[in-house]
Amino acid sequence: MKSHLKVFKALSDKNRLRIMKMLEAKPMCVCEITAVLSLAPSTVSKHLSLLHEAELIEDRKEARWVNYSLPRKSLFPFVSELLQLLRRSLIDDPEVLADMEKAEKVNRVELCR
Amino acid sequence: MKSHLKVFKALSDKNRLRIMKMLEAKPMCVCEITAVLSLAPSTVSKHLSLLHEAELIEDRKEARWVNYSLPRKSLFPFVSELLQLLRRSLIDDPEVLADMEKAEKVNRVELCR
DNA sequence: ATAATATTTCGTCAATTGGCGAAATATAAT
DNA sequence: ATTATATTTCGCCAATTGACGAAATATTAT
Repeated sequence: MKSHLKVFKALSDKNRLRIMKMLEAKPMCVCEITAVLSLAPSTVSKHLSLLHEAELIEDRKEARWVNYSLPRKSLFPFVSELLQLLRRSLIDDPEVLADMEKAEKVNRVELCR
Repeated sequence: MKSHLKVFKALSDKNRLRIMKMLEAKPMCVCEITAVLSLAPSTVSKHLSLLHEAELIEDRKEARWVNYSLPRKSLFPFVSELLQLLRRSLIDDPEVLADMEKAEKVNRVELCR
């Protein structure tokens, strides 16, 4: 029950939902997500940690960045099925589409200069 | 996006999640749900209206009660798939099981005396 | 018609949440 | 080693949320 609630709570914020859809385009670091959402890095970091606690995303330290991504295979069937449903959802949402385009264009190396 | 958020928000509260699982046992009126959750009627009513706005439950006025129930067929695929997933979830959760037992025993006519 | 009862609405309050910036931490580049 | 950069943690504030009781509403029973 507690873990299910964590998942629903994690998904019940607009910016976190946007992050989830964005990560379908590609794995992203905090600064890239920050650029797309126009939020403070600390805010984005907090959102990511909430999603991570809910097992909805994975993090992987690479070079000087932390790459966040959708988990390849979730341990919990509930999460994994929800992720599948999410992937099939919001595919025509204009805001989500815009985010995904931005996500594809955004480049961490250019961002940090 | 907005409607998806409504759904996740609706499901991200413990008592509302308990209500959703409870309604799998049978359609219930406000006073029955109130009895199971031990909350004020006004609180339960508000929870139900949130779930209803998210299209997660239906209401049907019958005699002097309002019966709340899971929708037989949801209009929105997203909601309907989420309902299916929810039905398959939490089937071993002790709190949910206890609620469902209470739900089956509770009787609106006995409650109001 | 009147009284009883089921539910909803409203106002209030405490707790939680989402946002930020500043400071701390960790890692990579020079 | 020192500097630069990416991320996290912390403390703060405003907005939202979940709870309640009182009052309003609607319906049924007498």
